[in-house]
Amino acid sequence: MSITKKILIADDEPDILEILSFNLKGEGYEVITAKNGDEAIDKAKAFKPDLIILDMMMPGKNGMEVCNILRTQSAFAGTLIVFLTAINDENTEIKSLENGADDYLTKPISPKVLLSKVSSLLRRIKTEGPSIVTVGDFEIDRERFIVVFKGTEIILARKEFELVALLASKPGKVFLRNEILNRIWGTEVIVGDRTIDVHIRKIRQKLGEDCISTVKGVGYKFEIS
Amino acid sequence: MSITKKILIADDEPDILEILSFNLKGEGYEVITAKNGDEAIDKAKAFKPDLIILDMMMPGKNGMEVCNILRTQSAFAGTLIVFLTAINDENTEIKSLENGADDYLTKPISPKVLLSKVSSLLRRIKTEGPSIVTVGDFEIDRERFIVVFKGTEIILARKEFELVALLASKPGKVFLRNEILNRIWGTEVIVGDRTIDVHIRKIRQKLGEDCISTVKGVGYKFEIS
DNA sequence: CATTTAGGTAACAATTTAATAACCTTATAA
DNA sequence: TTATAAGGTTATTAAATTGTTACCTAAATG
Repeated sequence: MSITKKILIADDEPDILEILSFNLKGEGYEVITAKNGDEAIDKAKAFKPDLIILDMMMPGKNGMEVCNILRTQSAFAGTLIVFLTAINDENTEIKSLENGADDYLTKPISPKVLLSKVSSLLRRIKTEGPSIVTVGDFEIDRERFIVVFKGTEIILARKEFELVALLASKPGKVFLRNEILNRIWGTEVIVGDRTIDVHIRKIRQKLGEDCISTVKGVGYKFEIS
Repeated sequence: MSITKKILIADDEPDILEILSFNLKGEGYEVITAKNGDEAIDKAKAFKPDLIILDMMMPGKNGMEVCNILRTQSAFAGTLIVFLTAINDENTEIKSLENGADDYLTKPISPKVLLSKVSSLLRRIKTEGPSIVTVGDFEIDRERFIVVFKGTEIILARKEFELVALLASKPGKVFLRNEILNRIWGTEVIVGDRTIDVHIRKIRQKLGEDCISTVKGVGYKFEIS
């Protein structure tokens, strides 16, 4: 998923498209518009929006049909779909929600309320940060707590892993000894002079000699030569 | 997350509590009720509901205050919060959504619409993964509450199953001990140091030694080697 | 009402991790 | 070149963490 959230709006009234588009862009969203149901489906497939706002009544396929078609495709299982329509009817609303819509908004709606709704809906969808860092032939997986070297899992103890993860978080950057102490041991605990070295040694034993290089008088860096 | 979805309703009108409770229970939800804001907070902490329906005007803390308090606690970051109120005011609605509410419903509301809304909201969070997870020769069926190993059904107690289901929801991911405690026992109950270990041991006895691996100093993960 | 089961705890054993002391090696500046 | 400071190595020990068993209580079961 990209950093800025993508929103697709489908409505046959150009005025609506323009006013919504203007407001949503003002909030930093990337906005795509469609003038009818078929165009909505095409653009949804092409742009993989995070949220789709559908007018119910459109030429060609109506909103409900678009929703049904998209919901049958697993690519859109996680996509938020919201109806925005002038039909203020309880049964239509229930049917929409049963068909997989995430919200049902009735026109007229103030831009402010719409923006709140949109932000509230998008807040829920997950933005997974990469938990895996790759450096050379190494993969450091913070989620699984393992390091993979050329496809082979390497088991590290906790402090060792934290140390590798820290150094690998910025490959090539030299981490001062003090910096390492602060970030891994914290400012409270005080450990002896040789503690870092011993850990570095264990890591080198497990990962190979050439993964961490010493910068004498300064610190260590993770680097593949 | 538990198997059946838990819903907490907070309202000072007993009639509302009863009618909503009746309807939601009829759909298979587990319903907890609270008569005021403070009770809502207590019960939220104790029962970890998946969804909270808050009346805006209540004696003691009002709905907005309850929402704000819960949203400051990370344990409730993933909890859905919905306002149900007679105040049909645009600014209040915007403020609610900005304060972290997931929806804003106005009274009067028909039970049918409410049920659709609830189901639509919960649909999003229940899709944390498929209800059947397959890991190696294991099949964990969260809906039917059973684990199948090479075609043979294995009987687990509830806590054991919840633990397996949690770990298997992301095979390979290391779950911190704290994370496990929070998600299975909740933040209120305090259990001893060895409780998790004992459950893990029982699971290992039933599923085989190699299904859950220990990451010392960190947690456990479900993984087939 | 007896029996079983789930879930938790205490006590102790086993294991792993991490720190340190003591000593060794290497690079570098005087 | 040699003194010196920085880092490397190893074994040992202490501390932290987890595993295991036996046992207790409350709730479910029949």
